[in-house]
Amino acid sequence: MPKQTNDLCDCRLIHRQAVEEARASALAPNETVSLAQIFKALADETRLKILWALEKQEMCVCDLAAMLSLTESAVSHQLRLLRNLQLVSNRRNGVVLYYRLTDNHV
Amino acid sequence: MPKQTNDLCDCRLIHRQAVEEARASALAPNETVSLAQIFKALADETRLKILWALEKQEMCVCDLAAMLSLTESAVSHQLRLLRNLQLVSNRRNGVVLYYRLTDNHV
DNA sequence: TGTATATTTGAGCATATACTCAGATAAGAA
DNA sequence: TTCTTATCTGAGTATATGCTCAAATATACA
Repeated sequence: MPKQTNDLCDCRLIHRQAVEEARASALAPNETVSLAQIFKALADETRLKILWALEKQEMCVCDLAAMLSLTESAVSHQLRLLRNLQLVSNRRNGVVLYYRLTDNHV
Repeated sequence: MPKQTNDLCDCRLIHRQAVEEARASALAPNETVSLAQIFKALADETRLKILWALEKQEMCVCDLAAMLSLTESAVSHQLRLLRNLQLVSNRRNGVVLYYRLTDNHV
């Protein structure tokens, strides 16, 4: 296999056309970022358990904490992350906040 | 709302039944782990780009490195992770290893 | 054999992340 | 208002992770 270099990069390159094709059909940068962001949200056991539970019924923070055997602070931090990604929403009833899935899911 | 404690945990509990229902329908621990593991594999931009490219055609390590403007070492580390999860497989042709998706995907 | 090339591997490092802790808000009741 | 409860927030910390670098393998070929 001959060693090649070209304008694509300064490293080794064996199949130039394959690289060009792959680059041409690659995801747009912002698409890659937002896809990875969604998967990151699902890539944690605590958040998976929260989402799984909320798919069945809405729950408040302290119930989620009880269910998961975690502090309410820990749960609140994770809920904020999920809220920022608009994966969950909440409604307030007095001092209690009830969380639920926003909608469209896997 | 009355403060309650019970055998479920030592923390606050508002809706005991909701917690029990959520626990009853929770994912099994090993299911949670393996689900999170899959999402972790997809939760990185480099790995997403690799998988996206391999969905179109098989590619060797140095071509992937060229496509991503990364070192071959960095790509190899990521490919090992994907290989361990059996998301990708490879075939050897001389010194060159061609990687491809194993199969069944999103 | 010995040399060259493609890839892998382990160690080290810098950043990201999931939790704890202490204190701050927000809403209702006294 | 003051007190209580449910939740949030920021700082700190320990672990996880993605990359680089240097060296080790693996295969082909002279």
